[in-house]
Amino acid sequence: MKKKRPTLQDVADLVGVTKMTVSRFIRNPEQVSDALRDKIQTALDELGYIPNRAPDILSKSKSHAIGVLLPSLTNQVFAEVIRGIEAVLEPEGYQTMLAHFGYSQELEEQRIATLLSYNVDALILSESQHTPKAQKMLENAGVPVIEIMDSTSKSPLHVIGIDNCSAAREMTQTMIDHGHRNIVYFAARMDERTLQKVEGYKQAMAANGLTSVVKETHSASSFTLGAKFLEEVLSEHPDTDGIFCTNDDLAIGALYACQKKGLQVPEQIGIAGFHGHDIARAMVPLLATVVTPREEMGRLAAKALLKGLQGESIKKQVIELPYQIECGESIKAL
Amino acid sequence: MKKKRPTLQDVADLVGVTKMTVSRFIRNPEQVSDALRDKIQTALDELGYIPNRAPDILSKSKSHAIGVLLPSLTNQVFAEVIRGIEAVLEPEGYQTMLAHFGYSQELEEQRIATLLSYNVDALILSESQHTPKAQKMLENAGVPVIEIMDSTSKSPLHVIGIDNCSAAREMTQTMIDHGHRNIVYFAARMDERTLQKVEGYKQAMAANGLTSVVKETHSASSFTLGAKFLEEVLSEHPDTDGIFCTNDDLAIGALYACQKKGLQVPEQIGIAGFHGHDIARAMVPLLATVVTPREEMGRLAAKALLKGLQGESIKKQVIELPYQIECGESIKAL
DNA sequence: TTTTGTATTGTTAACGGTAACATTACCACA
DNA sequence: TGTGGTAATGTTACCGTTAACAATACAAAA
Repeated sequence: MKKKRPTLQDVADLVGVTKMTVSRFIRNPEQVSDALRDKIQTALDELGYIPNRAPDILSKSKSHAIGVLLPSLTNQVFAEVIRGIEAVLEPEGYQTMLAHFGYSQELEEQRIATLLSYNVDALILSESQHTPKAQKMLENAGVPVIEIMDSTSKSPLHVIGIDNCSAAREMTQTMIDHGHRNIVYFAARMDERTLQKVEGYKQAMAANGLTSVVKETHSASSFTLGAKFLEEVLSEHPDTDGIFCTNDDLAIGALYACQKKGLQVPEQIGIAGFHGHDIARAMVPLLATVVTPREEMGRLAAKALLKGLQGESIKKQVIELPYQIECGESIKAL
Repeated sequence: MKKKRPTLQDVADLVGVTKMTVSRFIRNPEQVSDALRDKIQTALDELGYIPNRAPDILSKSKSHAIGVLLPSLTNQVFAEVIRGIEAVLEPEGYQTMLAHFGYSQELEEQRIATLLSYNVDALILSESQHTPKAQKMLENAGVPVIEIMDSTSKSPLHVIGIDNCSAAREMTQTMIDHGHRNIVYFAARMDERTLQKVEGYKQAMAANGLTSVVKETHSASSFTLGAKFLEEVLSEHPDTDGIFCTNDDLAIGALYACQKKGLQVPEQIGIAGFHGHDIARAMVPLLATVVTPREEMGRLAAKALLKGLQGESIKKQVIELPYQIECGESIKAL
């Protein structure tokens, strides 16, 4: 019953030629005589031939697939990065193979091995820290690799990202400029980029002689976590008049919690997020946020890889993309 | 310079055995003598050997990868489906290959061909309509295929989904029960499932002697589209006192637009969404919505495929999952 | 010592395309 | 009639791993 799928040989047998002729017809019909063309096409249709990349991958070690390794697939932040990557790769005929590692280095190592075992032609990573084994694999794989998200990464790879620390510092300073004083930072995941944002926040607070307070958890950020943090902060630090969140989800969750409690935003408490998702820029009040060029980041990374695939060797290079501080309505007016 | 990656042969040469011995060591170290084990491991580490699945895929036509075909990757709805699928497949050692086709049948055909050309072991689809060529490929591929999202699909495949029509009908009826009368439907994309929801909405309106009004577009839904639709509806149908949206994004966008205009929700206008995203269930006011079991759907689909992969033939079967009408605060209290 | 068994390693072939080279057929032209 | 050229098709080998089978070595049993 499990009729296995037809091969070129099956098609060739049906027509009465060798599979080489069928192969030629598929890739370049001109090379085949008029008499055969129709017959071969008919046979292909009749058998429902499906191309098979495995032999080509085996003999040329080229899969025409690009591996993309992200911490999380469900996080909106990365959705936009993916969109950017695909916008560039797809027209070039490359398939994107997505994998995620849930912010764990060990899982990342496994995922790198998996993607490479499928002979991806190139890799896009989103962390600078890898296990030694992962590093060795990346070196040995002989494929272009690029890292995204963090322009301050110490990675030896070609890097495209933003300066999270300075972005957080600027946003914090903006909140301070707007009159907020007791600003608390809401963190989650505690990955490298979050730590950098915390650092930027602390720098700005210290520079203004203010005291830093960081709420943190290793679990994922969510609307409900933002709400939970807000409740806690209000009882632990009743004089809090500002919240800066490591991403928009937390900020929006916190904002809703304020609305439920009848707290005025921004009058009583200012709230800012990070990344500038659609919703942040549509909601009422407009959320103050750091708009990051996520799609652009993906697009540039993909373009760089394409160059690498066309032979140009990818030189170690750091491209820092600009972010944008959006004041919104959720922090006080100047 | 482009040192290509080490093969089993390279490792074997280094140790002074045949690649077969190395292959055995990798898959089952017990089969190799004590004396060799260390040597082989050392050689593997030294060369940074990366397994290569291509030969295996070629000879066994098994890639240990599952293809998942979705209309859109960035849509939150599918993010949860993916999470469910991976939650089941990953522990079993299967890699998920995601592809999206932007709601186009032609693109879907291409994506099916691509995924099959990589020898995916099974496929999860999310549409019931395919091009004839795509259908033929699916038949010939000889891999388990399952369809998700729509339990009323006429597809000949094994189907796991919900009844969109009845869900929309129920939600509309709920809004009517709560006192809303001039309810307008906000649609987007106009794919099969949206059409079914529109149908359900119309049924409920008709059953109550009310007039249906549908705002529609072929473009993607978004917060801004919801806001735009609301503006238009208010001028075209000033007596509108209810909005039912094909998904939460539109609903939230419409709700924000109401807040901006100072319209009272739900007193002056009731708003309901579809799918029950996190944010809908955290926001103020709580959004009335149809909560759909998206993660569960993915999980069940993956489980069914696993069974199919373990030899049990997948019998054509329709599994209808329950949805849940959540009244929220964005429609009037009873 | 010879036989038998077992543990370990080696050898061969196969998977399905395609590059590279070989062959065939047919026509034009000398 | 034979020669050369070209268009069309055929043949062979290869990519890296592993299943299946073969061979070897060495220890235990006869």
